[in-house]
Amino acid sequence: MRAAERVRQAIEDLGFRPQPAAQSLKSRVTRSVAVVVPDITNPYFASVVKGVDSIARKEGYNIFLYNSEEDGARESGIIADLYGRVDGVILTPADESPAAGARLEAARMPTVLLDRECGEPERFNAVLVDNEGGAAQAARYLLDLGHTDIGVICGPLNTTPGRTRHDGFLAVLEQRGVELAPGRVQISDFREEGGYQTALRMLALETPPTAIFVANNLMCAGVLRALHDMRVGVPGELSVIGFDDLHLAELLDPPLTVIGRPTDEQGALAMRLLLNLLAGEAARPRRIVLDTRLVIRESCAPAAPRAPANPNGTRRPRA
Amino acid sequence: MRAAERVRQAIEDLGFRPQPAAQSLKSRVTRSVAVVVPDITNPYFASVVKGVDSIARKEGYNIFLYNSEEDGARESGIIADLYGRVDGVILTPADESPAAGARLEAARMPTVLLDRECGEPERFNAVLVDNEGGAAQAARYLLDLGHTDIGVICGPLNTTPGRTRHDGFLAVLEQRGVELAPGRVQISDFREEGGYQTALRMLALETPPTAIFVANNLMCAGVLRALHDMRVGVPGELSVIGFDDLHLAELLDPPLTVIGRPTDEQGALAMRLLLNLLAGEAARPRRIVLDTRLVIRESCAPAAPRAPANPNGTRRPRA
DNA sequence: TTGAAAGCGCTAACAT
DNA sequence: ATGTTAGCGCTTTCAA
Repeated sequence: MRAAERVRQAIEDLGFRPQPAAQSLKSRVTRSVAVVVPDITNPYFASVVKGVDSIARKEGYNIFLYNSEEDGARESGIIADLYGRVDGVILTPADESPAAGARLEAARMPTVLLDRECGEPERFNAVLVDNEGGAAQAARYLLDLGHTDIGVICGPLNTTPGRTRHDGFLAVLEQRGVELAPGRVQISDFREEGGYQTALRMLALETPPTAIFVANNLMCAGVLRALHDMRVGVPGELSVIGFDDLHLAELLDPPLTVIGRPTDEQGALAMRLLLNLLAGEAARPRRIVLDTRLVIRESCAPAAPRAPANPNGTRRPRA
Repeated sequence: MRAAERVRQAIEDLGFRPQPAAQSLKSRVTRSVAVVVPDITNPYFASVVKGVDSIARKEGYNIFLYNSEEDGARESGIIADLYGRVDGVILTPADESPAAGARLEAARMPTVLLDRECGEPERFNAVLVDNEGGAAQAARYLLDLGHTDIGVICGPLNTTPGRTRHDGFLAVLEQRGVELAPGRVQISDFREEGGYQTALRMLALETPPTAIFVANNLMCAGVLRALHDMRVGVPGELSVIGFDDLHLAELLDPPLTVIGRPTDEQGALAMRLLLNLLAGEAARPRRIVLDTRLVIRESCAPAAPRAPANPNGTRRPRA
């Protein structure tokens, strides 16, 4: 075994570095994975990416990062570009369209869906959270506080979290026999500006709701900004609960009550799952679903008893 | 030129996709760049990365993302791994040590430094902000408010922003003849927990300062959390000014006054600069320095006139 | 205009 | 234990 030593020495002396391109060409393996998220600027995804990175690094994998900007077309382009460049992909699809699923299957590479599904759910590995359960927690919390006139600001219904949070929330209302007046359920776009505009619209209703559930963090930031701009007191005039923790949520005015969930753990889990796939575990797709938790802070107050009829339609101060 | 058409057709029909590894092996070009940041979870870096991505994508470049975790050793490993994998690198060095610079030069690939410098500044392309100027703005603002007993929570002095913000701030104090009592200047680590602990330590001083300048966003979040936990009123008891905007700064309690600066523009600029290098512009290294701006919100109040001596050393309520 | 072939740097299989 | 060689899939040069 003296040869091995001599080789090591020569590598050292000559500063030899193997060339990844040549290695890949020969071995058909890149030791790289792609992570495709809608927006790295969303703290949730930043955290997820960090979780992915922590595992990837440990295993010697490199990460290609892509922003789809919540745009299916852009996402298609990205997936197409991935061919031959990575061993696998962790993807948060921009929408649930079967097209997205088809494109992925066409790319024929190990894939783990993260936070959202697409195509036929049973065909993909995925790491998700219990959105329905989380939204239901929020609904029950608001109901238990006495609110019956609740606004719901949803994400796009053609995304998994958009649809399931919507469904989970409304299911509880229905189950408890609470019916929402028109204009109470608004579909927005998971973006801050969307939340802002939607909140404005909701405030302009003849009698605004007494509480709002906002289905993600960015929209919730927009809602908060709108309420701030319109000088609506939270939770005095309006209770607010968000989905996804915001980094400084506890320092906000008031500290924000939210449905929280694991973030970097989700990323780490996704990477581990992908690693298994790469190791050739051809088992049938796994769906891992993580639990949410209700983080009670101070943005929700008990509903003041409401007059059964409000003759002149003006708001009355509450709580 | 009928051949060209026939080829296109065949590509289409056979679903032919060139193999990046083979292309790279032959052409010695990867159409990939690395972005190495201390922490993608820091909203500042997330935004920077998004800026890089916006340009990269447009030019058909792919981005490898790496987290150095503010750790020079880890950063070394990353840089070493980059060999042959990317055409260039955009890097925020973990520290300013010449070692980091040497490693980069050894890697011998087009490099753009972002936000921080290392090695001999004149040898690298860099996109920076005017940290000294920004810190000076903060100092002047606090001084003009009447504060003379000011706490300074700095980042590591072996990083560019850590050192220059420290220097810029103290230079103004000196220039105005303000001398700081012992314990007023604390070195921390740019992390939230570090800010938290440092703030606690500062509050424990016999007579805490009347205002604090915090040299980055994460530490500032920690400071705010500490003040919140200790029930210290801002700006009633203590004025706070941060460096780097926080996403929800205006919704905080109170809205936070900060030194702001461009973020995604900084990333976009860095990528454009790198693109120039890759295009073979062998011009001598360029340093681009962007301006900061003072964003006045509500976390700083005028200093109450202070009794020249404070016999029993207890705090008096202010403003 | 079209076709043939060399070679990028590595790995793995084979022969010595 | 050591040395030789074919070939991964592409680009580019040179020949026809």
